Amino acid sequence: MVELAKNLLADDLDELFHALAHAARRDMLIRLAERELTIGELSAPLAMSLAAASKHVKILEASGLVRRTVQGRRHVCRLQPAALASAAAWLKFYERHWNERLDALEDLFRTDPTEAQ
Amino acid sequence: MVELAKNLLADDLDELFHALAHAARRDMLIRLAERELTIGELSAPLAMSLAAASKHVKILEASGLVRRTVQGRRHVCRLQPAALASAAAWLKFYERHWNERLDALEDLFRTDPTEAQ
DNA sequence: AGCAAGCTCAACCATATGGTTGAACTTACG
DNA sequence: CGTAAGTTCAACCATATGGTTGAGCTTGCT
Repeated sequence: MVELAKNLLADDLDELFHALAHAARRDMLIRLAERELTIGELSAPLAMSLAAASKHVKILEASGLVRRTVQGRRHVCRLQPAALASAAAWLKFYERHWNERLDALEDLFRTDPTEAQ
Repeated sequence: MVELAKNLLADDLDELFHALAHAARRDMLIRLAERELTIGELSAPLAMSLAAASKHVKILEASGLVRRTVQGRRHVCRLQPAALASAAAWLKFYERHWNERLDALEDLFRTDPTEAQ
């Protein structure tokens, strides 16, 4: 997991987190967790045009979170959990680090309150 | 944890993930895991002006990831791990969901390959 | 008092983002 | 064959983002 986190290029993480930083795209991801969906199905519940939704899908694709297969005139999208795992790995790695830091601070506070500030 | 993920407003998540979607800001967070740092210290290793770095810190603050305390003319920043936990919670919640989905697909594939595609 | 340090603020700029609309292309179907 | 369905593409627009520079404000030091 640490390896995973370290091997991620900054640009990849930029794209990943940016892909997650929009409610419409997160909504798509959540629904894609249930089943594969076409562009039209993905766009339907969203308050925007199909073209706009299509752009969001393209961003998800670029980030690696979603993959598309063209079936006739329909573009079927499915989740790519591996990419998501990369973002989770980054967070988990540093989250652990931060928690250790927190624990250390708490220890310090317990033993010698004057040094905690 | 589920509660945590559900209680997050979309706007908050937008801000959180957006804050994480820039290498300079992630670098700041990583270094803030070690110790508190001033704006100047945060900006020093980055290839940008102090003013630019200051803007990044402001974005981190707005997302809740960092908190600042003014000590004289120095602005000291420290990590706010709770906010980070929110992002992690969101990812973890859906990651689990996605993994279950993956497992289900694998099962399907094992028992009846024709239905898996 | 006077000056340097540490930041913020405002103005500005280029490019990215997120949306729209209308035209075009490919595929399915009667 | 003709037409509707499902998408993309291109042009356009407003606003956001990420950077710069220069001025200005506090605070600390001598």
